[in-house]
Amino acid sequence: MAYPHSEIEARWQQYWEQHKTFRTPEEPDRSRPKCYILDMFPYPSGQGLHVGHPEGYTATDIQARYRRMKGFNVLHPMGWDSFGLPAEQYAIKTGEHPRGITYQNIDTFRRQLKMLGFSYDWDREVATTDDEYVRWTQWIFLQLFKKGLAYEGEMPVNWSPDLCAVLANEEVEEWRAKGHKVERRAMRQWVLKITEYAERLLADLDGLDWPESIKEMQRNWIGKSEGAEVDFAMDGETIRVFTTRPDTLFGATYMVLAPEHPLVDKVTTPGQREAVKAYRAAAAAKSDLERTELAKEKTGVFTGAHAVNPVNGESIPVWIADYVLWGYGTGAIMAVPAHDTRDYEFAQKFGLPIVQVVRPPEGTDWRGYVDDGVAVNSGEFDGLPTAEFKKKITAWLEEKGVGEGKVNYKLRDWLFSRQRFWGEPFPLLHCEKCGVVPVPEEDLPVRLPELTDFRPTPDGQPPLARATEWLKATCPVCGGPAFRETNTMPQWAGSCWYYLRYIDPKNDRALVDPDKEKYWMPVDLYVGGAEHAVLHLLYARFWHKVLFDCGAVSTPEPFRKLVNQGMILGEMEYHADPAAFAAHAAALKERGIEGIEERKDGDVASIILRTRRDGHGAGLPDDLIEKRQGKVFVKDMDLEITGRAEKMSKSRGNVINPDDIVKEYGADSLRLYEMFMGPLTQVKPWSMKGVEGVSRFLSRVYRLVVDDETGDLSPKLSGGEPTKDQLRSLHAAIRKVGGDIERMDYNTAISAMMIFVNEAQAWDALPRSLLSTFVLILSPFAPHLAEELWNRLGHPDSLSGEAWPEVNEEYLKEDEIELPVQVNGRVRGRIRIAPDAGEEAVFELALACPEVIPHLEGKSLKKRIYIPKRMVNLVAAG
RNA sequence: GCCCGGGUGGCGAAAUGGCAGACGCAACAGACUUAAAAUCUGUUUCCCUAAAGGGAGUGCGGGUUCGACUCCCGCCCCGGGCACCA
Repeated sequence: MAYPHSEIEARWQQYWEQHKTFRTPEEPDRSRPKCYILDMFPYPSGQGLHVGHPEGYTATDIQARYRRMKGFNVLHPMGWDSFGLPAEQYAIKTGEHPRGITYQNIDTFRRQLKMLGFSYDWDREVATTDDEYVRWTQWIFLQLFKKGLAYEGEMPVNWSPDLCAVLANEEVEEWRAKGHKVERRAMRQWVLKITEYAERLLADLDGLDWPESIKEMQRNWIGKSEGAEVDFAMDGETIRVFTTRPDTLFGATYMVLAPEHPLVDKVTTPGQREAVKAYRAAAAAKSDLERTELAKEKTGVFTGAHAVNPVNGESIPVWIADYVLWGYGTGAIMAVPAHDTRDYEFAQKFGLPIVQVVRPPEGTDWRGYVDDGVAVNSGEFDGLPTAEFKKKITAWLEEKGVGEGKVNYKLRDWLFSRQRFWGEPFPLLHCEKCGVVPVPEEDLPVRLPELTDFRPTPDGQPPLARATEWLKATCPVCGGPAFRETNTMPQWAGSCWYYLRYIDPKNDRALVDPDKEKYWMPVDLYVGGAEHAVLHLLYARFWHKVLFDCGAVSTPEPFRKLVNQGMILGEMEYHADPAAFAAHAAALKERGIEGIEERKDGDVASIILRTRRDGHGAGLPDDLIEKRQGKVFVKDMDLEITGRAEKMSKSRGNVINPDDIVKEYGADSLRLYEMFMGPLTQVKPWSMKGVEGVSRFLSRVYRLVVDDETGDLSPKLSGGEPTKDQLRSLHAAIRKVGGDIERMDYNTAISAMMIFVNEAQAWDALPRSLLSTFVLILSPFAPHLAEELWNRLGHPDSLSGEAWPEVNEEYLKEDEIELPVQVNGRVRGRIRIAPDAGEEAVFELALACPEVIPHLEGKSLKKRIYIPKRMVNLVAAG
């Protein structure tokens, strides 16, 4: 029978709240080591918590509770990334201020998180929408502004007419996928110069304990490439190009300008004017996405102009083509079709000459060869390997004054303004006389106005333009009339620095007290989804470095160790081939199995098999599945099926609600199940049966202490001393669980506890001290049950102040161990021996082993291997 | 196309180069029960065999090693990211 989890969990949650058990003192004992354990804070959506949230949050909670028991001062806070588009859309629809729904949603999230028993210090809770928080977000922006890292410009932006909002390049896909329209439009925008930090953002990745894949994604995003800029002369004009392969200059047979390149107008010859004009118009109409989507087929137009290759004086044609991007490098390239895939395709299509200048290794075609080799057809440079040639030619270019070495980054400046209401207002004023003037720091925060209509104005101005009174201000410089900035900041702003505010959330003189900052930073463990691999983590690192340069923080990087939890998928679904399904329709119906067609890319990919039990649809239960010859079939049928799990989604109907799980099995079961499913970082399917499994385990733990029938203490409990076997089991568990927590291998830690409980069930007498210690190692995982049992075992206070149990190696020593004996790598027999027995003694016993002897018969012993405490291998031949 | 992950029983998974499949789920059998649920005990990678026992086996093909899920080389498949960045 299940233990009374609801009652137990309510009791201890109330206890923790009343006693502020997990409060981190303002002035912690500085002689202890610190540990800052952080979750990526959630956007409090109206949907409430989903099962993905508790995964990461439980992982950090275990870590926080464990570190406290190990004597660390732990900072483990939670808050809300509460600006966001859904609340704004709700406001537009209802005319209500988004504040209301936002704080309502926060209350729901807070209630749900408290229900899961996380050991957050709730006194440090922050929300990015709080006025006091906005104040410091704006303050940081002012520092950026004063450092010249924020500038204003007419920028082509991604405008979504149905969202009435500007999206960052990175966000376009997400919203398109949700069915919104996105088009390009030029608008006045605020931009942050993240490019100025590109090199540091790249270099400092090396020292971080992050998943290699995430670091690699950031490196690719920053996209550093080293090469040279080269000037090509063209009667009166100069076209500058960027290339990473200056060693292929002799192979440049034409040039390409981006359609937007300003020189296009100047150089186009009258005969080509019409064609060029038409091509540019067509290119302008395409979005970035369309340009790349249609990338398979190269397009372009000859301008009629020619330029001179500086290395050999040859005259080469100048084309325009949209495969050259105006936003990268100089917006112009020299084309070396022999050694660049794109140029090669283009040259083939338009019949342009292809000249080899790199000799590839033997047996490789030089056409389209893009890797390093040896120079040919390159005049005096012939015979040079690529790397050396690059250095020489760069020096040559610099000497002649026609080029120079150059580093380029793919990273673009960060488009920082949105035409929305529900975001931080920019602390900026527009003064007719003085231009853009920052709001004085003592006047922060600039609060949002009260409106009832949150739509953009009919002439396309942001919603803040509707606040006619709010707009009016006085210029702090000249005292003349000024107008407030009507753009707001993107959602990223608040999440760029929240980890700093937790350290000192109530400070009204600084965003964080420098002394406290120095103590707690950097974040020791940061856990969240991989979807923030690039954007949030890059933006936060950028702001942190700016703050570091301002002297506001003491570390160059904010997050020392990063872990991404893997996504939790829906329950496993079984699929069958549609034709086979149809052929077995009758027999399936008999078994209560029905099929749902699944379409992928317009084709029928498969049929999902479902049963209809208890009135609602469910997956195929395991008792209807059977394996034959390594394949999976529906039981007693000739229908082959395959299992697959998919993302949880409303449309698929496979969403699991944490509230339901807590109600039925309890928070401890949910926590424990999510940690037991598999490695934290891995993608894994949900299984309701798995939840029941861990729930049964917790019930068994409960029954070790409490008699199920009476509710009294179990009669097996004793005040006596534990036996040797009991101590060995316990200490093996302590060692395994502690080590696994350090490595965040929670699934195997839980399995170690299960092994202990399986053994403990067989014991007739259970010393209280033994179970008390076990409860301590269980407590980071299932804190409510642990507190309850700790209390029932006779400890009046919460276990949260207890130390993590020490492993006593003495108890783990075995008198005798079993050793497998292999002959030629196959286990043939087993011997029992003292663990510290000498090699000779081991071999003697092994050779005498009755199961081993027949396998050695008639053979000569070539080699004997003994791996202490592991195994014996006897190598025989003949 | 490029860059990361990953591929082990019916399912989730475990294994410093040293007994592959711990632990859990499901399934099967048994105990308890009037019965069911719950609980407890046992079996459960596949193939051959009545059994004792034997053989095969960690996506595929090679290699290194006394010994490979683990290391090396070459492929295949799945998931994610990037994608005309010169």
